[in-house]
Amino acid sequence: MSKCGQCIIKRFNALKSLNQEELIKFSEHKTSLFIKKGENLMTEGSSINGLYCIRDGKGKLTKLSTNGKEQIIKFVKGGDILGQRSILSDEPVGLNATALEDMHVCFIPKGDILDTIRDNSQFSLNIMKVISHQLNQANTLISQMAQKPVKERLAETLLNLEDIFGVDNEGCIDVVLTREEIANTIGTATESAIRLLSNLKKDGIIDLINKKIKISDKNALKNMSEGY
Amino acid sequence: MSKCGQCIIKRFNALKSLNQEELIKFSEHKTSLFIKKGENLMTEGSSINGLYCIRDGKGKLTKLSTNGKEQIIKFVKGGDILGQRSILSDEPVGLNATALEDMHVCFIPKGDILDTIRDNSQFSLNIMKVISHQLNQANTLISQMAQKPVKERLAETLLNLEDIFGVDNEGCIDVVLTREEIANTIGTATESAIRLLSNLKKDGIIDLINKKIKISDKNALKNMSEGY
DNA sequence: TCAATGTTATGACAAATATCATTTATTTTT
DNA sequence: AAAAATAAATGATATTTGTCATAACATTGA
Repeated sequence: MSKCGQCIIKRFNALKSLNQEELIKFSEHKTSLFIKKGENLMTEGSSINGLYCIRDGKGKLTKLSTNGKEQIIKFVKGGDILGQRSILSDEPVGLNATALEDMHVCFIPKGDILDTIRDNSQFSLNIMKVISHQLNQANTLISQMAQKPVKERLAETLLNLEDIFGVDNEGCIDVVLTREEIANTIGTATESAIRLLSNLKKDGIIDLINKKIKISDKNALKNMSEGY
Repeated sequence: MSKCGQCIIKRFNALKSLNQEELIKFSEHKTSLFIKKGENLMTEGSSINGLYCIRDGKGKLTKLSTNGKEQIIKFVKGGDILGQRSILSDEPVGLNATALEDMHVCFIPKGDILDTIRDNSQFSLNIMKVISHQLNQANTLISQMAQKPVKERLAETLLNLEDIFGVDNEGCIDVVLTREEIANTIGTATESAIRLLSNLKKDGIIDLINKKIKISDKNALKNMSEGY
């Protein structure tokens, strides 16, 4: 099994402040997981006894609302860590994490994480930074969901997706989502999402290539996301 | 000026893990503020160099959306702390904090907070717990805003308000909000909020006494908030 | 006390969005 | 390759929600 000390991923997230000794401990205790597309890494309401660190692959974090609809709260990819919120607040997991494509993930036991938080204040601060940033993003999203009409939320979401996943060599947003998943991200009916995407294509603002979306007029989308 | 060591508030929030020495340091460096109803304690986009601890009074945390509408993200009251997210992530303040009634607030400089996070791992964990819990709440709110119709969000909000602020001796939710503020909480037009409240009153589910709201049929509201 | 201002309320209508039905396209399985 | 299953697209229509106009009521301050 590979060593955490050599893992490229650890340079990009909260784990970057770990010292040699801590990395060795993590390496020895960690387990590697392979999650197939569509499978769940975490399940809402369950408890978790460690931290997941995504090596590669893409995923969605969702919540089931009381009316049975899935809401996508956040997208994740290589370098992201999962489970820290639940570990720290000692609450059950709040979100489902589902693979959008095959994923490689490492699992580090809770004990090691909590020990390190106690001993390494820089690591502790980095974890806080991650959560604080996520809280800020979440607050922004609340406001957008509550105040913006569906069209603006779609525009916003497309821009977000390009930011998060980048583009492939054809210039398409590098993630494959169903229309239903897009609808569940912006909080609307699948048919509405389909219609709005069709309109965007008709207006030459986006292009639909295979199962992917290419943003051809980013400015127009930006304006649209702000209601102009 | 009063001492942090004697402050009743500190027993109820993350500050409870402070030791004697830390409390004295906080006491010596803290300043006390009086915020009049309607005034701002923090402003979105500004930077902040300390932590606010609410001694008493009630407030709202809001965000201005790009279309110029105010979204209420969260309500706060005595015992709550403000500013930790911004301090920790080193990002500007994300929300406006406005007094709903006169408030007494203490301000503790950032340096003291960061020192204590470094030295007192229990304090550090408590702060993380607070933020983690808030993140979980925020995620829930995203899902509700995106998936639930206005009527359900109103029901949910009324129940929340009673949870947060309790009831006065007449059984009314112990906070005074304008219809506009209620609308800005659930993300709808003021007129819509007014209409829905009128309907709830007509159906005997709530009572409107002076400027306050009394929940007379909590079960009906619970069902309504879940779409039944 | 009475303007002046702001808040709450209500109706009429318009716009946004959801739902249902159906068709077409795409993917998966046999 | 055909059949079956799933996903995407589109039209028709119902429902929800927002907007605008106006009125009633309440609060504030001169």
